[in-house]
Amino acid sequence: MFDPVCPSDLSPIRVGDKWAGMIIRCLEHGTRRFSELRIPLRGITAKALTKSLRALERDGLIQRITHLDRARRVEYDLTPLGRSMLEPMATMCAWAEEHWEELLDAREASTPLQRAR
Amino acid sequence: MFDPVCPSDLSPIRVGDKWAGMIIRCLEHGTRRFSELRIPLRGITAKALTKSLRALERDGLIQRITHLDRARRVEYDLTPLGRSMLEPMATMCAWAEEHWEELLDAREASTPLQRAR
DNA sequence: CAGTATCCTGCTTGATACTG
DNA sequence: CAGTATCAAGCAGGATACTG
Repeated sequence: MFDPVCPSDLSPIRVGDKWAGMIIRCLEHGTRRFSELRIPLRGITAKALTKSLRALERDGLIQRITHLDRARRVEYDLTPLGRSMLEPMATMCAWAEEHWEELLDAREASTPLQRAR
Repeated sequence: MFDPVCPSDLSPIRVGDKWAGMIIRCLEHGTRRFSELRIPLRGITAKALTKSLRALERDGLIQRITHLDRARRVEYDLTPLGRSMLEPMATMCAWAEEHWEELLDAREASTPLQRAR
């Protein structure tokens, strides 16, 4: 999941910051713990994950649930609002998949002038 | 258009960089010249506009057309690929409009902890 | 007109170490 | 386990001045 080889950041469409879109997808099928999220988001630092989660929480897209076990446990879940984003996100993903080749071709054909933003 | 009072950047969904989404919308109804684009995108510097346009061009979303008149003239237009983005973009905008209030409420209700990312 | 060039500030991201 | 603290590097964006 989210392999660095797969350049999904080629898509010009973004949700929130660098990680937000991926986090939402990770929560699609149920709550996940902080450390569980770090696995699919390979290489994310605790700091970056915390920051992204806080922003999503602030925007009402995810919910933070603290369990008061002896071993500390914190879970994250999509709110109804966050869940409502899945549909538009799917639309965007469908577009990206459909035009994947064209995007790649455009990059390859681009001149150094364009590449050197 | 794109009044700073209207906080459209509240939406967590982004297309490209800060200006890309707005540029695409500006080209929705036909080609525009460099200086024409600067008007609705109030306050954008030439540098920022150039950078964003180059990136969009590199991704095959817009096309740059140079006219060799005596007065220099450059026009920008959406490519078919760029035009194909209008539909998913409309989907996203619809979502943002629909959940506008919820997003605002979430921000208001957010704790300082979340706000201080 | 349609950009470049230069300088500058601040945000984002990462690496690393530490903590209740 | 779920973070926080600190440092450092890089990039984005703006202000301003200049150019073919």
